[in-house]
Amino acid sequence: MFTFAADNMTTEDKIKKTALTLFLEKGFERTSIREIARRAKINIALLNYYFRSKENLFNSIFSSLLGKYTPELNSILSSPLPLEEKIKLYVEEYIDILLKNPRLTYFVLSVLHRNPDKITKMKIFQSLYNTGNFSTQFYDEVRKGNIKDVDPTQFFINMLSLITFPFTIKQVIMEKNKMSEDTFKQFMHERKQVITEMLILTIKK
Amino acid sequence: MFTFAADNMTTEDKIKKTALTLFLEKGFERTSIREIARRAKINIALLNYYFRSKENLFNSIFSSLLGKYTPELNSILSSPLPLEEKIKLYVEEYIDILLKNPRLTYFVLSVLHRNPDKITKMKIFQSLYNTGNFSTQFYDEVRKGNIKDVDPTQFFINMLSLITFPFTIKQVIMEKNKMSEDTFKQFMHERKQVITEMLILTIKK
DNA sequence: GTCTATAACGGGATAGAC
DNA sequence: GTCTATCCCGTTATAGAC
Repeated sequence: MFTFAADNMTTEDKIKKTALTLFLEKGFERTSIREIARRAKINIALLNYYFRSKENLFNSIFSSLLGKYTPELNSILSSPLPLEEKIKLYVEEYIDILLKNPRLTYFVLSVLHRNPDKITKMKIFQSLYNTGNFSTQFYDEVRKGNIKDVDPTQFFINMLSLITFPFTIKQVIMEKNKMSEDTFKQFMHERKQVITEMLILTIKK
Repeated sequence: MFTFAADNMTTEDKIKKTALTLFLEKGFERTSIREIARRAKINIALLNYYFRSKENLFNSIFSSLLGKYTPELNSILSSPLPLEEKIKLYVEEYIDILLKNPRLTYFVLSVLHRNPDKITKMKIFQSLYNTGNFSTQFYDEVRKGNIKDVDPTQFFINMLSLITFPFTIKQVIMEKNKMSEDTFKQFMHERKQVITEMLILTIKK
């Protein structure tokens, strides 16, 4: 039985690291705290000493995970760059993040569907779908006549869909197109340009 | 406690109908056969008499559900229609299906992630991502010089992403844009045209 | 086919010693 | 902080009567 955590980590970090791997791999329900404890080489009592409950442990992990990536993405969206530049950077950065964490999208979706009510309460979701400055800029460009009159909401959802969805069906894509892990990565790298061009095409006059 | 099934249905159908509603709403793991039995007004033993196990019940439901919708979609893709017409019809039909079953996309994704290995074995998945004839036609049009030289795989994934992904984050979209159920439906109807135009734009010379 | 009762197990959480 | 032992619960599944 191999473990995910090095021995020189603090107990708390060992638990979090092990739990994250298992949650990503098997989802919340199918991951038992017994297995987390076993793999982290501690016992259940200790896990509950640090996190009080499985749910708590999960929330703690979930927040740190998203907190790690959303700031970069949001800083792109709220930067003073021109629209096209922004789109290009956002697509590239987002895909790079997901290439490093292919299960992240489904992970977030599963949280969304497990806690359909808590969405508003969880601040972290706000940052995942943050169009504030972007929409304003979009409207400005439309008003100035620089781009086509496209609904920013539709546009933003197009962008999100094109970037993230392929990762949720990664297995199917690989299977159907006989791709290896490396081929899939290559495919997603090529996709950066495909998506960017596509998005810009829809707004260019 | 209300139930999902009418009294004049056969016991087997009552179970399937009730189970489907619960699986869609709460997912496989969080749905207990106790609750299915309670809502279907039968007892657990009877459920296991008909389906032998929860897993079995699920598979049975899953196959019937997908079998209900995939034929229409595939018949569009393999029809002798011109490419643009095909795309338009596919987008419209798919969105209409998902408007009637908003949870369907996530449902399929959850199966995908719960049984990452079984994908190939389950024939039903084949039909969900079936590009056979479509890809051929696509290549033909490229060869004839009628459309741009675009990778059919990228194109098909674009199409799938744009159609299905919004339904997996329906709650977030509604929340963020202060939409009601009806507004969301309206939004998705408008989306048919948005997506179709977008896709055609990317291949038109 | 349908029921009651119960087996057999695994889950999360906690008490209390060290 | 860390452990062992245990509680209590819900889960799926089955045996056996009707």
